[in-house]
Amino acid sequence: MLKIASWNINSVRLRLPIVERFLAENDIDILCLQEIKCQEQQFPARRFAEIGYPHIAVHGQKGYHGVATVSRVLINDFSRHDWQDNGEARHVGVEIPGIGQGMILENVYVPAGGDIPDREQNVKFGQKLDFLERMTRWADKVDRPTMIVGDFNIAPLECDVWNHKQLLKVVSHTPVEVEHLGQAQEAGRWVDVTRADIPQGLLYSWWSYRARDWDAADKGRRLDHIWATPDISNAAHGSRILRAARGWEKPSDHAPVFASFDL
DNA sequence: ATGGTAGGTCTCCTA
Repeated sequence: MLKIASWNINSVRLRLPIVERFLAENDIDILCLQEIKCQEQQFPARRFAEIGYPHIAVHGQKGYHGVATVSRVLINDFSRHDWQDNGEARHVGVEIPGIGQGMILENVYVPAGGDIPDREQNVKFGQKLDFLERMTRWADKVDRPTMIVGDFNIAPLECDVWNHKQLLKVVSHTPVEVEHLGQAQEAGRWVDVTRADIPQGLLYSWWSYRARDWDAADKGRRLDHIWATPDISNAAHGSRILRAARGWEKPSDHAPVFASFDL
């Protein structure tokens, strides 16, 4: 069995204590982190090795963004795509050679896209859509067993947001973004593993820091996802979002999402 | 309608 997790950590160096807590309490084999906010040489690789995660692939940059995959089982650095074509570190792919006939695990941090959902008025929104279009063209050629996880910065379903109608013009839930993400999903033939497990009911992975009381207000969105090609998703079970981690000391604004695979 | 918080960095950008 393989237990995979994804977590937008909002500075891995600041939040090492809660990362260690999450790994220790949840028996995670591979953790995909987004928003590590450091360069590769600043990544706390020694500490991860000490706690049993010696296999690491980092795509970092100074100050912003950045992704890393840390693992108990052997992984091979496989790819780094720049689907925004602007040098930002938002993807790292690894091969898991021993499992699932050489499965690929893609760790993706889709751009947030700014505040105005219009590419004429907001360059960042256009870059977000461009990122998804390039990802779709790449996905169309994927011909291996693949898992793709990360902070996709889009809540695709009505039950992935606290108020569907109120968020239709809010970046992360606009129809054009949902459509773009759906095309990428279709091109890669990926199954939403979390929603396959939990098809009904409101489900969130992110709550803004700006809310006075995130837990009571509960104005969340499901921005973090675990998808897999059918050959792998058939072996998935127990996908959950660890809401409690949003309430830990010095939390990230995202909660981790995970799933188990009998591979 | 508005502003609210957080992190990294070097003065404000990104989320």
